[in-house]
Amino acid sequence: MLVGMADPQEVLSRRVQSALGAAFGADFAETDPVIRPSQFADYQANAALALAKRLGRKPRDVASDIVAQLDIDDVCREVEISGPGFVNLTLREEWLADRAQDLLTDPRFGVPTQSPQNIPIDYSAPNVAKEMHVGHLRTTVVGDALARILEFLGHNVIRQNHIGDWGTPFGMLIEHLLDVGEHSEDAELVKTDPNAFYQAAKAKFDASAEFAERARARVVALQGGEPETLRLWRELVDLSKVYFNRIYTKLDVTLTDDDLAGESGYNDMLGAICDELERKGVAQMSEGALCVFLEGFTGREGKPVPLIIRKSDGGYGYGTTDLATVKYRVEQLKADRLVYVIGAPQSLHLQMVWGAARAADWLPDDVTPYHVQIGNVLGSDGKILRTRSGQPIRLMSLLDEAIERASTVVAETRPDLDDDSRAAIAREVGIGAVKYADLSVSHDAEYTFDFDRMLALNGNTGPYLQYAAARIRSIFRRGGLSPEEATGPVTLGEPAERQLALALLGFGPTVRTVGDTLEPHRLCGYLFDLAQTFTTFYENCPVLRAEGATRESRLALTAVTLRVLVRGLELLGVHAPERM
RNA sequence: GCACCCGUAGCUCAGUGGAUAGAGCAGCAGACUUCUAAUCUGCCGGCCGCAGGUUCGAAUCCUGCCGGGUGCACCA
Repeated sequence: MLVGMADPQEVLSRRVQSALGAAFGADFAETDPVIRPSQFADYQANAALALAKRLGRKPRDVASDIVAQLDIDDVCREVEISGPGFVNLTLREEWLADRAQDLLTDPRFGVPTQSPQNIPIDYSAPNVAKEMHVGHLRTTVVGDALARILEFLGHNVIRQNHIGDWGTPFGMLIEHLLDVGEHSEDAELVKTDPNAFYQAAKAKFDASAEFAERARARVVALQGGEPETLRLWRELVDLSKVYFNRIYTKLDVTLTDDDLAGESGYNDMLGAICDELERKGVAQMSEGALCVFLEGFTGREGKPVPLIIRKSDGGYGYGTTDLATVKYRVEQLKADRLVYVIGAPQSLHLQMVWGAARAADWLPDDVTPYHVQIGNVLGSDGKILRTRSGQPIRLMSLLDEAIERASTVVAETRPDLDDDSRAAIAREVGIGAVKYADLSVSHDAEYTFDFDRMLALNGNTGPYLQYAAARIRSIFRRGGLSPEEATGPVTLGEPAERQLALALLGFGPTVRTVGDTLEPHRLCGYLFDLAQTFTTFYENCPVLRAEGATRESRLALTAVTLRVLVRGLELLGVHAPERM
C-alpha cells in the first residue's frame, strides 16, 4: 500500500494541487491547497481565498476555476463552492469503504513508515537513593510514549535514562551505607523506600561534624576512583536499580537496565570538554569558575548568566554533563534529532547548553535539539503536589492508590469475575488512568492531579478508552468469532458507519503528526474522538443482530476500531484489558 | 530586570490562519425486556485576559500591557 493512500486529507491535497496547476499554471502547482476538516462537508479546500489576492480575482471565481479543473469524481461524490470561496468536498461512500477495507489488512493501520532517523530520547532520569516524584512520573510516561511512537514510525530510538548517579551526595550516602551495614535492613530500604535512606544520611550529615567530615573525604575518594569506594558506590546504584525497575514494571514502561545512561558515564569526557571549550575560546574563567557566556543570556540586573562547566573547586556540575550528552549523542549515537523530555523549569539551562554546544561545533545545524517541556504536577490546591504533611508524595503509594481505587470499582461492577481477573483489571485500569492523565493534557502545561477525574469512565480518560475496547472484544466473544475472522467487505449505509470509517482513517495522520510535534496529547484526543464515534455507531448500528452483508461490514468496522484503539493505547503505553 | 510556560464555559482542558469556538465534569430534562447502562440523547452555559497591528479572514501570527506560575553563579 502506498504511504498516505488512506489519508483523505493527503489524497484531496494532491488532487486539488493538480487542479491548481492546471488552472493557473505551473507556478501554482506547489501551492498549499489548504485542505481542512469541514463542518459543512467532510473536508474543505480553502486555497481560493488565499489565491484571490495573488491572482487579482474574486475568490469565488478562483474557486470555480479550481473546481472546473478538479478530477476527483472517483473520490468525492459532491464538490460545492460555498460562502466566500470555500470548496466543500464530500467523499464517496464507496471510496471511504475501500479505504476502511484497506485498513483491515494493513498491519500499520495507515501509519506511514518514515525514513529512519537516530533519535536519542532523554527521559525519566530519577536519582539514585531518592524517591521518584510525580515530576519523574510525568517525564517517564511522556518520554516512553514518544519513544514508542517514534519507533513505530520507523525511527531508531535510543532511550537514554540519564539517572543521577554521581555527585557530592554520594559521600554522605556511602558513609551511611557503611554505618548501617551493606546488607542490613536499612540498606535494603534503597530498594523500597529510598527517601528513608536518604533522609537518614542527610540527618546525620547535618547533625554530626564527624560524619560530615567522613562524607567529604569519601567524595574525594570517589572522584579519585578509589576501588573500594567505587565498589560501594556501585552497590548503591544497584540497589537503586531495583527500586527503579519496580516502578518501571508497575508502570509498564519500556525502560530497562540497557537504557541507563547516567551522569557517571560521562565522567571521562568532562576534562576534555573543558579543555576544548577553553582552547576554542568558547569558555573563560570568571570568579574562579570556568564558564561559557552566551549572547543574549542575562540574569538579574542585566548581568550575563554563565553556564558553569568547571566549578571554582575544580568539580563539574550538570552543565558539563549535559554538554557531554550532546557531544556523545551527536558523535557516537549519530543523532539526527535530540529529544530531552525534562521539566519546563530547565528551559533556560538547556538553551544555554545547546548554545554552548553550537559554539563549540558539537551540534551541527542539521541536528535539532527538542526540549519536550514537562509542566509541573499540581495538587487540588494549585500547588506542587505534596502530601498533607508537606512531604513529597511517594510514587509507589500513589500508583497503589490508583490501583486500589480501580479495584473498588471493579469489585462493584464485576462480581461475576474471579479475584485474580478483577485484580488484573484493576492494575491495568489504575495504571492506565494515571498514565493517560499525564499524557492527555499538553505536556508543557501544568496539570492538576485528581484521582476522581482520571479514573472516571466518562470523558477523555484511560478507563473510557479501555472500556470501549473491552466492549468491542465482548462483541466478538458473544458472536463466537475472533476479530481476525471479520474480513468485510465494508459497505457504508448508516451515517454512524460512515463517520466511523472516516474517523478510522485519521489514525495514521495523527500518529505522524505526534511524531513530528512530539505531542502525545494529540493522539489521546484522536482516540477519545474515535471511541465516541464508535459509541454512536454502537448505539445506532447493531452488529451481531444485523444480517448478511451488513453484519459482515459492521464486524469489519468493529475489528478495525478495536485494532486502532488497542494499537493507539499501546503507543501511549496503556494496556487495554480483555474485559472490564 | 531577563527568559520560559500559562490565561478559552462555574471546574478540568482541547482547538492545523478559515464559515456559527469544542469536549468532559458539574447543573437541568430524558433513555435500560437491548452486542457490557460504568458507555447514551437533549438543554443550559463564552467581551477566547486587555489594547493595538498584520491579513480577504485572528482564540491561533506580531508588538505592548495586565494577571498567575517557574527559572536565572558554582545542588542536579
